[in-house]
Amino acid sequence: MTKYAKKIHEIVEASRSHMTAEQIFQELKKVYPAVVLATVYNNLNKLWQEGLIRKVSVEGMPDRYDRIQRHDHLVCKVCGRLMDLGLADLTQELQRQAGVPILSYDLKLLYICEQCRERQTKQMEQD
Amino acid sequence: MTKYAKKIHEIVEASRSHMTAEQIFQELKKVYPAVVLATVYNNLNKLWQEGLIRKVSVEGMPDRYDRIQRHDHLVCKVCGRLMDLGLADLTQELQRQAGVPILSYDLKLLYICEQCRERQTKQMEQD
DNA sequence: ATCATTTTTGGAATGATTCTAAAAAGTGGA
DNA sequence: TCCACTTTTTAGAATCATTCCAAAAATGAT
Repeated sequence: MTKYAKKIHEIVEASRSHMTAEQIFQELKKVYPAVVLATVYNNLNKLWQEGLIRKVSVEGMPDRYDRIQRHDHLVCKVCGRLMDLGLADLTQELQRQAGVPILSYDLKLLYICEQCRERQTKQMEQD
Repeated sequence: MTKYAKKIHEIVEASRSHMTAEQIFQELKKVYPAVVLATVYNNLNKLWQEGLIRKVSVEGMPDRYDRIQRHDHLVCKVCGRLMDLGLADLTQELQRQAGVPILSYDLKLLYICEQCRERQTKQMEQD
């Protein structure tokens, strides 16, 4: 693994904030100021294909990268805010139901976060 | 609901193929040849916000739109192929575990489809 | 060292989606 | 029916994440 791949892997693995490629790039530049965004994309793709990191896509926002450890996500349908959620591991059960070998699964719960809920309430009062 | 919104809703609701905005646009043009792509995006977003259609994002491909009826997806990690999957409804259980009101959830099982599996096997034999 | 392979670089290109301002269509009274 | 107002559509430019490209640099094995 090259130094860039290694450091990028570390950054993603250590972060709990679902970083975008751009954010990872900013972080990487603190260690390797000369690095270029394309390198970040190259390595993120490589790491992802190798199964060393996860990619999380929420509609309308740039892809986010996440540590590999199994966990689920809570996504606000209004603002897109993303939170970790440690639900029970369903792999066995899903495997059984699906009937094909599952590599992993991706579970997103949609809700409306408090801020957005408040904002919506205010909105309605106004109308 | 405008005629465009109505027809777009119908197209998405009737299709089982997870259409992209572009594909929906092509389909809509058969009925309204003068319509424009921006209108499709406008209406898809509106329908989505109103909760009348689903949006499915698979990394690296344009967003796809789907009927609202609850079902899950099987996604090939290699080629991105998307299939419907009718697993048990987990809403109640997830709601309980998450502890916040859930609007819906989005479950994608990752696997490698037969074609890609074959191709990979061939690839390995070659090396 | 030398050749082959992989990675990085810089910058252009792509492609999905959004934005903008103007035109058109629809709506609900007076 | 006509007016004023709101919503939707249009055309095309703009944005922005991501990929592609070809050249340069780094790495690795012999």
